[in-house]
Amino acid sequence: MNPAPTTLNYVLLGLIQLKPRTGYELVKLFRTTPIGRFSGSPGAIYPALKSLNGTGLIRGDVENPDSMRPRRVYHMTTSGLETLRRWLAQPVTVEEVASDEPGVTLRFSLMEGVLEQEEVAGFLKTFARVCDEYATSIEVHLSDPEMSLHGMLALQGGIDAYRARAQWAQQALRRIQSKNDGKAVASSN
Amino acid sequence: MNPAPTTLNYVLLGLIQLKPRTGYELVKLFRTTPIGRFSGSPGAIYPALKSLNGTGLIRGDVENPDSMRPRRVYHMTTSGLETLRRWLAQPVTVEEVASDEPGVTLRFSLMEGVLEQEEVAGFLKTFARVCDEYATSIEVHLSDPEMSLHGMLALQGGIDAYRARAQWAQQALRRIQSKNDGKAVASSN
DNA sequence: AAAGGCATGTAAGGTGTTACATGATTGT
DNA sequence: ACAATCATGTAACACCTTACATGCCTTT
Repeated sequence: MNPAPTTLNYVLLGLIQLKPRTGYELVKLFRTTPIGRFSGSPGAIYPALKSLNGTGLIRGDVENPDSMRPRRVYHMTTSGLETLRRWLAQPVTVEEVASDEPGVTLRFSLMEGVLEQEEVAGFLKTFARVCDEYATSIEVHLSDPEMSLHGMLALQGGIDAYRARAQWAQQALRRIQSKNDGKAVASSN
Repeated sequence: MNPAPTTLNYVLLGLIQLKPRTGYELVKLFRTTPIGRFSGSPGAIYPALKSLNGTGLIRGDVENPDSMRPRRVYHMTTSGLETLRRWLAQPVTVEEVASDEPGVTLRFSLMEGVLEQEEVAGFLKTFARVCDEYATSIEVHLSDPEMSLHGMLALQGGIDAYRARAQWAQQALRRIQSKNDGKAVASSN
């Protein structure tokens, strides 16, 4: 019933939610845009689409059925949207931030239009807090006598990066809120 | 003759180069220190050590051969050091920075005491340049009309992160050079 | 007419993860 | 005595990557 909860499956779900797409469009997207940082080769994408289609999370409609070359356009389904929502709405954990760093950004990128503004705000707040927490938790290793100079420098870079990510999250939060305020004002006129 | 050129194999080589270690010590290291961000589970480490030992890149000496519990301490070998050197001395490429980001930091962390200062300096300079180049190359996507607000924010965060990494590399370069200057002065006295 | 992009897939292979299994040693 | 940690491994599984295969359509 459920496909493997891999990042790739969720990303495909998120991209198809934005608009219906074909496998090739997705392959090209991974190859030509920054989302390609999160992997995605033809050999992985096509089987994944098949599996998502088989479990009903997306629906592939064949365009030009009479043509020699079937162009399968995948649409989002209700259960697919639900599955995507569940993934996106998962609370950010320290473990996720510590190990699967790119996944968090990915979730943020794909939650627009799927989660409520409040959920997005909560996500960013938690993300910022967890990044700071994690940065603090690894800071103790700076005083580890075993640590080499290079180790120190690399660690300091890592800590700074986590702090920067927390800052980013807070700035993103402000941007999103100011956008929504603008909308609210506009619609109240 | 050669084991698989996986990141894990090189990290193990690098850690064993710092000092001889047992499998369990390595497992613990991955579990308790920030280097664990680069993965490393017992199920992967022990087979990897076996393979590195089999190909002669490390040598495992059994401590207390009479004991019931053999404690295998792995030492670096000449060919292992050569292999490690080759990996560390590889020039930083855009591809590496773009996709395998953690690997670059890893290489920096492990090159202390293995590469010459000039090689390290070259590494950091190239790293800084490549980070800036890559940041610039993805900047063009900011004007992509397809891009959503969340996509924009995530992308901007990514660009800033790469710029920050370039800054870090330049600062690390200064730190290392000042340390070496100090040494040179001290030794010339 | 040839080249390159469009479009979809399959097959083999390798690598890491999870989970399990075993027993020794040390501390309380 | 009991628990936790030390210490080393194996087996199943799942996922991705690379490479290959096929053929249409459009542009030069």
